[in-house]
Amino acid sequence: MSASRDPKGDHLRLEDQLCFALYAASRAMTAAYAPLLDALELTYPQYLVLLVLWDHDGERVSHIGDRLQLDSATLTPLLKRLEARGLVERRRSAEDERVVEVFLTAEGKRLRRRATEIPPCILEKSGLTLPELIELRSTLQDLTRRLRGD
Amino acid sequence: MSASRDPKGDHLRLEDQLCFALYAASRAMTAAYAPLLDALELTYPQYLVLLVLWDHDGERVSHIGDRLQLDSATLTPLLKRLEARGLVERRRSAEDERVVEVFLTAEGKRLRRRATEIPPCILEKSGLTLPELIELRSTLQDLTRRLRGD
DNA sequence: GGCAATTAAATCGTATGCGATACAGTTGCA
DNA sequence: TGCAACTGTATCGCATACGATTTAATTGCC
Repeated sequence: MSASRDPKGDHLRLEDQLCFALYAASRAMTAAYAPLLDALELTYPQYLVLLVLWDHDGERVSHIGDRLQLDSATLTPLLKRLEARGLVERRRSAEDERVVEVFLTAEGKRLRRRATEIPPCILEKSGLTLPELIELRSTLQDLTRRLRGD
Repeated sequence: MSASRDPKGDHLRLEDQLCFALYAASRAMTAAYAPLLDALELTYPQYLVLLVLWDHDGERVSHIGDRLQLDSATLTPLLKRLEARGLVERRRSAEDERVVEVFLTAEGKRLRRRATEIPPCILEKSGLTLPELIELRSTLQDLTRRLRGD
């Protein structure tokens, strides 16, 4: 933020922006996952949905949306693609016909084992130590909470 | 990363993922910018392109792409929208007909003044002190470099 | 000089994101 | 009990992202 590199002093330099650092890091991270996820024929958001379901199967669309902060406009087509791939099944709830519950198929469950290779690969690519990763993650989680308005 | 919350010990919990913390923070940041950028009728990537041009006018498409790490498939339509809005002008270079140089219009230049309101607003929304912001930004820039392969 | 290799944008296809709206199903309350 | 308000998904429209291909222009090298 030195004035020498920000002559107008109004902080509009690209390199000064936290937003851009975040945006660039997020896309670089997605790019780092790409070759690993290609092997599983998954996109990055599809992998996130599977992380939710591997943690607890049979969640409703709205719950997946709460976890990932994505709404149905994004999730419905994504889930349909996962269903077309035979990894999940979408079923209308019997108690409440408005609700769609998402279940892993046998193949969706099997995929979890292959995914366990991914986190160590990424840790290595990131060049972070585990404590550094944990601190950065925590800082980002705090920031996210505050940006959303506590 | 406590084992008690990761029973299988394979680090596939959503909350453990640095990637998700980054992805969520990046989207929360974009959402925080949205109301400010709406007033300027800009999208977030359009704003990033203008940051590049406000820093140095008349850059070629490939140079904007280097700065933002975006390729022509993303930039060409985005720049055409900015041109349709009357904020930039795209001109084929005289020396090299393959090159397209992007220039701010008078209105594109004028918009800069209104944009100076944005960084302080975001700093406040983020709840970070300036030193905290600088450190986080630096950590993210390092991470991005390493993920891209040094 | 002439052509193969390279380069810069543009284009195409697919997959997100997200605001706005639609719509079926459920609930709460007069 | 009837229906207005609310909920949970789905749909639509628009703007990114990005891998792959195309096209036009330039360069390097025999």
